[in-house]
Amino acid sequence: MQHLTIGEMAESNNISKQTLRLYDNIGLFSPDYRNDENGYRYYDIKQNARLDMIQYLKSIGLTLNEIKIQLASDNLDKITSLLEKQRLTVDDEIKNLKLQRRAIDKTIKSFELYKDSPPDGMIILEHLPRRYMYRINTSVNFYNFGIEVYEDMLRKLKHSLLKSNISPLFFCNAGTILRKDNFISKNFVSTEVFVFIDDKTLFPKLEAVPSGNYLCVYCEDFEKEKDYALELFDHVEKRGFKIIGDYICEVITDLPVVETNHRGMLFRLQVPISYK
Amino acid sequence: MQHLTIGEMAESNNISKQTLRLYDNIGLFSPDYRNDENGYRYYDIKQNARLDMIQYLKSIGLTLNEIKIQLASDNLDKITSLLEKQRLTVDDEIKNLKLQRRAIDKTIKSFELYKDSPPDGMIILEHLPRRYMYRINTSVNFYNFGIEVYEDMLRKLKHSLLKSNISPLFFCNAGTILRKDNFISKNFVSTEVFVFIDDKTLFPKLEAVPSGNYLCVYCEDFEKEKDYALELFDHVEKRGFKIIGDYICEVITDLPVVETNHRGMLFRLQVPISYK
DNA sequence: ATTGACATTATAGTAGGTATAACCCTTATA
DNA sequence: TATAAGGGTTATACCTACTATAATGTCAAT
Repeated sequence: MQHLTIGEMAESNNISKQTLRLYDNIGLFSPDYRNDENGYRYYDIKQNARLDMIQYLKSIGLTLNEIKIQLASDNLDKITSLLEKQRLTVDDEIKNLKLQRRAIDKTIKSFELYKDSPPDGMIILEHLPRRYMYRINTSVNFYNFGIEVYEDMLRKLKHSLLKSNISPLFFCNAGTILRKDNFISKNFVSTEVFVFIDDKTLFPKLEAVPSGNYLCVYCEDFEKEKDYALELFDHVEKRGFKIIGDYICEVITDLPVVETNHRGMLFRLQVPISYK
Repeated sequence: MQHLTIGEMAESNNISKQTLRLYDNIGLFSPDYRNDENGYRYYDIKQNARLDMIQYLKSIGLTLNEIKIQLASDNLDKITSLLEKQRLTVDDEIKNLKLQRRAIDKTIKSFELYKDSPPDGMIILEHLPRRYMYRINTSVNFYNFGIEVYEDMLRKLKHSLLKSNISPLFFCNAGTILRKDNFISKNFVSTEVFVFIDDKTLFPKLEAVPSGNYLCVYCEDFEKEKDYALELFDHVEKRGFKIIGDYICEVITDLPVVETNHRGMLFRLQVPISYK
């Protein structure tokens, strides 16, 4: 019966000696034989079977403790139900990582847009794709207040996302709505905040925002929003366009600068139009 | 200017007070103002912007340290390249989780097969799907040796998988090949071990094992493999079948039992046949 | 004055290791 | 014979991102 030292065992299983000692200490995987004089660990080559199993269960995502318990019980049904639980966990993680992936893409695009965005205040026409929004009503008209109230509304939105089990990742693409009628009558009353969610299938009960031509103006200052919105309105009038939907103030990027702790924002103010 | 206590700040951002204190201690996010007498932290509502950003970058997968560095530099290009790096990381993680998911399924199925497998030694005909294998040649004929040499071959296979950058998850479905000619002449010489990989697209250079009818026998004892293989051969002769490919000894499950540290295996011995 | 809800600090625990120091043992080489 | 290399041992600290606990201080209202 040939015995392996800890170094040999480690080498042949692609594991570190420290890790093998750790496994020994926590009672997960102990050497077959231990020399009483020098305390050396000696492993039996047949122990590889168990170590393989440990490494396998570990790479499947089980914790060392779970593995220890399972291997101690040696009950196939228990292991199976644990694996089934783990399958759900893994599915969840995959779903979450896909959202992460999506959010990263979106952020990179936002930064590009930030760098290349038209000059602050320039009115342009853009064709925007169909989007979906998750919206809440705060029953406070933020146009009557300053940024504090706006922040407060965002906190409420954040809470609401959490409660609706929507990933906070979407919080990076928020905004406010001024309903069409109010916009047309220059009645700045808006109590609604939202986040854009790019895939309807992710969550039910999302509202669609139609694709189409939007008259847009980019704005870097929270305080200037109302003025720019009015300019947007004037432009619509001058060109003889027709407003066919709600006015939206969308947050494109939101880079907080270190020293001042304020939002370093880029908004895209937008209103859908037709050529009459 | 209204100030928020740590409790209010925590509550409105869905974060614990301890975490906010931690962020303060590591210099990631400190309160706007601190009362000198009682040491209370007071946050400005505008600081939400930075906290949002921190939470966002965190949920995108960045570490607190990375976030701290990025927010301190406030350089858009740096953040972008970090995000691009993170995107690759996330893609990797997704890929890995999908493999995990697959392996879990496979293991659950193996356990089912283990419970429902035909009695040890019974010869049956199965139609097996096309499979792919990653194979190495060890230049040792394991039929001449015992389980120690077999274990050693498996270690080599494990190393090889690692070197070829193939997930060790596949290690759970390993086996040995006895080439057709050797099997037919009852010449038990096999130096090859392999793992089955169920998707060819995952790795290039995989060999296909054709689908078809396989004469199979399940076996729970490593020592009995050769005898069962001979029985398989006799059966082929008796029925007048024709052997049309290599004989494979596939490991279905490999449950190491606690006390004895040996492999508790289920093999499926299989040889592809035609009805002449 | 006391109560209850706040706040503070320091310390330790979590998982799954890695890294380090200080030490022992054996063998080969100068 | 000294010593260096290469194994082995232990204990401890470090890592991340928190959470939990204890011991203590503060605030507002009854």
